[in-house]
Amino acid sequence: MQEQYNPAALESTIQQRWEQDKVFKAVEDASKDKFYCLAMFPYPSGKLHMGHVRNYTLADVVARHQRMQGKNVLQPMGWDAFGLPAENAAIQNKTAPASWTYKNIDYMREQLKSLGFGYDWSRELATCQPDYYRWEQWFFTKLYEKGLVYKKNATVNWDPVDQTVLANEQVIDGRGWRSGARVEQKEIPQWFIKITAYADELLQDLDQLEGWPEQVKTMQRNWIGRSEGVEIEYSLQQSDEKLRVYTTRPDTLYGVTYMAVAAQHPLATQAAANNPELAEFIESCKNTKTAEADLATIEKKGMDTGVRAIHPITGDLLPVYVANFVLMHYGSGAVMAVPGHDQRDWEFATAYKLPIKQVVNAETGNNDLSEGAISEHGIVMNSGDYDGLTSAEAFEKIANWLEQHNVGKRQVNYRLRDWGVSRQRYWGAPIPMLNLENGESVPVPESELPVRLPEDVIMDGNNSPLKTNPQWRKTTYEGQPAEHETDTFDTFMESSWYYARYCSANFNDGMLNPEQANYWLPVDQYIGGIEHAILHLLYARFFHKLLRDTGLVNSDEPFKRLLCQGMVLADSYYREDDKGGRTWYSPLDVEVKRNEKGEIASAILKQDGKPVQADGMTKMSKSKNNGIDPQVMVDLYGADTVRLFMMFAAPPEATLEWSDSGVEGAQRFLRRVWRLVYELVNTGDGNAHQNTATTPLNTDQQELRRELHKTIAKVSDDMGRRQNFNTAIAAIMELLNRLQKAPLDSGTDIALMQEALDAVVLMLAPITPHLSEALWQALGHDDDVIFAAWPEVDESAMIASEQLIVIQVNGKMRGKINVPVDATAEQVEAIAMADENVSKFTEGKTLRKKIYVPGKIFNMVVS
RNA sequence: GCCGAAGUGGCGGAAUUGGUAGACGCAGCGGAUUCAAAAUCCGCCGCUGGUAACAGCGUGGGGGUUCAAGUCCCCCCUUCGGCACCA
Repeated sequence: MQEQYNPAALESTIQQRWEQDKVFKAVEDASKDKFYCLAMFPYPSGKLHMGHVRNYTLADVVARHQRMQGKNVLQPMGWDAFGLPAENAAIQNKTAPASWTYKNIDYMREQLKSLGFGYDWSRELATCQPDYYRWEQWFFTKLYEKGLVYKKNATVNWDPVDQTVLANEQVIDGRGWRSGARVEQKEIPQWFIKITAYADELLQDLDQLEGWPEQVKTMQRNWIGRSEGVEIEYSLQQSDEKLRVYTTRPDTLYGVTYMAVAAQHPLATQAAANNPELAEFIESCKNTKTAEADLATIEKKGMDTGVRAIHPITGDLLPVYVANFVLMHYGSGAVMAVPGHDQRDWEFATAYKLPIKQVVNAETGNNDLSEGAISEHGIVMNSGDYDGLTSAEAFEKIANWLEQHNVGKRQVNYRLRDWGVSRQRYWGAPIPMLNLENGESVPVPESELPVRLPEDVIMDGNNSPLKTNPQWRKTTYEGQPAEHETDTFDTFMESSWYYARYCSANFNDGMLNPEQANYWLPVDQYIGGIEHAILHLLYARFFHKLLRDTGLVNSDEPFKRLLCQGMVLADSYYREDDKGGRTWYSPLDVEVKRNEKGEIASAILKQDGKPVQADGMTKMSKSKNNGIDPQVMVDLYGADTVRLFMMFAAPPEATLEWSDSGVEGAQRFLRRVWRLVYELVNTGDGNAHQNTATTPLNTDQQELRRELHKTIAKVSDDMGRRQNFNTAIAAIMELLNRLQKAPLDSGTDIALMQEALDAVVLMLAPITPHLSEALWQALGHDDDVIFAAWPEVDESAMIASEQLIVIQVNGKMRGKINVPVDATAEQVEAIAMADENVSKFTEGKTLRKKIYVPGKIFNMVVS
């Protein structure tokens, strides 16, 4: 073996061999346990960023670790290839999104290979290929036949100058990002999939997902937002129409003092017909973004419609307001307002001087309505016959009364809304629907699928090339003229089933080959960013149930175990110009000066030696110019070092702070491993493979072997159950520090070192596969480290004769003692009392209590 | 605004079930090696006091439970993720 660790040459040689031998090709094998390991596929934006590297390193480590456990591992890779950035790039470069996308894919594929990720490339897919999206189109028409698809009006952000629909991120401060025009809300017809039909199952099945982080399940539960309440029908004065509202608090029905409807509510439209002031107000409500975050934070505004609703029990007349914060597409677009017991209603009532009435007395907390609403449950008051009941009792009785009088109905409601899948964009999968001349819509017949997206287009920045291409639109349906739907699918559609397609990626006779799909599915380990905790993961779960109900898969859930990794941050530095504008500098170009304590004193730009301002650790982004190019790092240090640093610097779920010196530290460690193996190999004299478990060892050797097997146990647990790779690496580093000090004097010393370094190389193999491969050969093994068995713990090596007990007096640590492992509490106490430092604190005091936790602490309470 | 997280030395982090706070790494300081430097090796390294032994303090802030709290409970502050058309 070479004396120097040279990652560049090593890694490319080994990667070539992996590729030639197709070592990562996955084949179904019923005789083996399968393990399907999946990282969220990337959007091909140009080149990999550190977030990708982190995601894919985590997945690769899990996959390689499982393979060493003897599992039949599938780890595929592909491309989430449709999306907005391709259109933007195409507009900028006056090219087609397709060619830009394919070029990016080719570059990024090479990057993934240079990082040594073990993918089965024969299953690669790109969602923009007709081979892929044709099955999505097929599936959509199946859903249509099942009645799970419908069309209705929905609100979009409309740029009146560019005459185009904008994504939420394209609306900045209420204005279109290109035109700068005030964005308006506009209603257009769109296709929806009935995810609400599966709301209950999506909620219930969260309980099955034991391998999911609790926080993700909680977020999904809250997102689905199941509630039990009553739908109440209010009659209107001077009208036969009814106003339907849903409430979870029928116990506060006597506290209703007004009603609020959305600006688009038919009642508001009618009332505005001969009320110009109201019409103007309704018009002004359109001037907000459609995002819920914006609606929730805007100033609450409203106006009386003049319409009066009749309280179902008291017969009181209640003013009906139009309010800018009521959502038309959530529930019935109308709410009953109980300002005494709902904070938002309270704020609105206070602003518009509407009456506030207390009808519940909170048993705990304050009952002061001057500061805010009382939202807790309590005892009902000011509510006629219902006074004195608890909120829960009043809920039941009032709901019964409403049902008996036919003005209300108990109802389970969900916050979850149906999934709008229409996008008014070009670069997506065409929605396979035809619009007939009579206004009807029908699905494209199966024989005519896929509806291909023309790839040879020029983007003008305004309209979708589909909408401006009459030839593409025109077709026939059963002999009559018809037009293709020009909207495309939400890209969440593609990412909702790609994990299943990988199982039979090249299958041409159907969406999935159920035999292959059922062998691999569900995904055993799914890894991706926490930002996908709700939408992507909910849609994918929904799709899996749809696939199941179409007979394509037989499991209920797609992802058994889920790991959500944190973001990657880097230092950011800037200089401010006279006008307050900031120029951002790459952290690679900045030199940091430190004082004697190691605190950062100042930072200067390497190019001119003048100071720059530090803005701290922020998410790697273009806008702050603090992205670190993974390729530069791989070229500089090698893939293994980058992978090791990524796994060591933080636990997977936490944010990871990029640090140049940290990367150097990672490399330093690998060089030390290399050198130690080199020293052993050059000392070896044929005794190396003697069995250390049966050879008599001296005390030091026994202790070293105990440390070795304790480390194997810890690393196994950290990598498997805990998925805390940072502490696994720390444990290996600790072991290496000991090994560096161990002697190589006798044959037994050498054999022990061989056993330890074999284990170190194997434990590092999932993280630093190239280095481990080379060192595994150097240590005299002729098998592939990829398929080598994970090291086993020798329990007998871990038995110790003594253990450390911490002595506390009144809960404070006052001493440490070594006692035989079988020492009784009395013996421990005797040894503790004899300790000089301990007796300083117990002398002259009365012993009140003794707590002995075997193997851990002995605490004496004295006074 | 709503939902979900996080906050521990100069820095990244560790402490897995309530039981030694600071493992491991980075930075820094001292030393060895070297003509010198890099690399490497050895040692020190929470704060305050003390030559030291050791003591006091210390896990965002405030309160509480407990023999014992970074860990559990209540209130508050700050930062981050999501909010349905970014992916």
